[in-house]
Amino acid sequence: MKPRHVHRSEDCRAISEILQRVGDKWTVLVVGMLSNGPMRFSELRHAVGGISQKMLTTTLRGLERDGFVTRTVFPTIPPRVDYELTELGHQLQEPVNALADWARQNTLHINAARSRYDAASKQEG
Amino acid sequence: MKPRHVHRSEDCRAISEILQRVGDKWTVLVVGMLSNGPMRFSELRHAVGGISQKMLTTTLRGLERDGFVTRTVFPTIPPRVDYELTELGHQLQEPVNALADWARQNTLHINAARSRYDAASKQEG
DNA sequence: CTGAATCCACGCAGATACTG
DNA sequence: CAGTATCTGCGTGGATTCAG
Repeated sequence: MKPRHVHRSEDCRAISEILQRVGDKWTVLVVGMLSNGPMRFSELRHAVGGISQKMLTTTLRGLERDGFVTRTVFPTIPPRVDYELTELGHQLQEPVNALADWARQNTLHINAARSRYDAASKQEG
Repeated sequence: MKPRHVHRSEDCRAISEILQRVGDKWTVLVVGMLSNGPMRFSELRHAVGGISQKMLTTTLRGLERDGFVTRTVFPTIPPRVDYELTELGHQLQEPVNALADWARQNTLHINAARSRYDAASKQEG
């Protein structure tokens, strides 16, 4: 088995950084929802499901700060705010989807490995 | 701009799960180091750099549990333990590297967006 | 409707000391 | 050398309340 890649320390740090960025609890879910087009706050909240208003706000602010989404305020009463993926946000989805495909294909393997490990641990423990 | 993908809720949950799995502080760094071949504990600790012995142990246990690495104990004195990526562990690197490439190519964009956002925020107060 | 502000529980992660 | 055990600080995320 030959190595697929050469890895340098700095590169791995960069990987770790971006993975931690998108690896929080809600980011990819929100981005996934927005990938089909702009949505307003409450609509997004309902679509994601299970997310608190605070975390949705926090997540959206972070995405906006990094240039992944745009925030558009309509000064009506009641107020309305639309969120939309930027081009950068859309591009992010490509590698994320690759990881998603891999995850789907290997969920069974991983779960099996976990069961084996846990069973072995219990036996020893 | 047409949608690149169709996203369903269940899929996004799976993505979120795997991203959180590899999105912790040390996992990708350890996996990156191991991608060039098996390494022993202390060697790995030094190669990663900055990781505590506790976190390295924890990270390796998690990777072993999920079937990404194997742990081999040599009952010598002093003891020696080798860690090696499994085939599953190697396969994981492919989509992770895709994300890494994307990260490298877009770090400047992201940092620029952040600077803009922070400057605008400060201005508003 | 879309937030901001506050309080709080929990788990991650580091530091330190000890063991086989 | 390769861990385990314990204590502790801190960030994340949830619930609740208040505001424009």
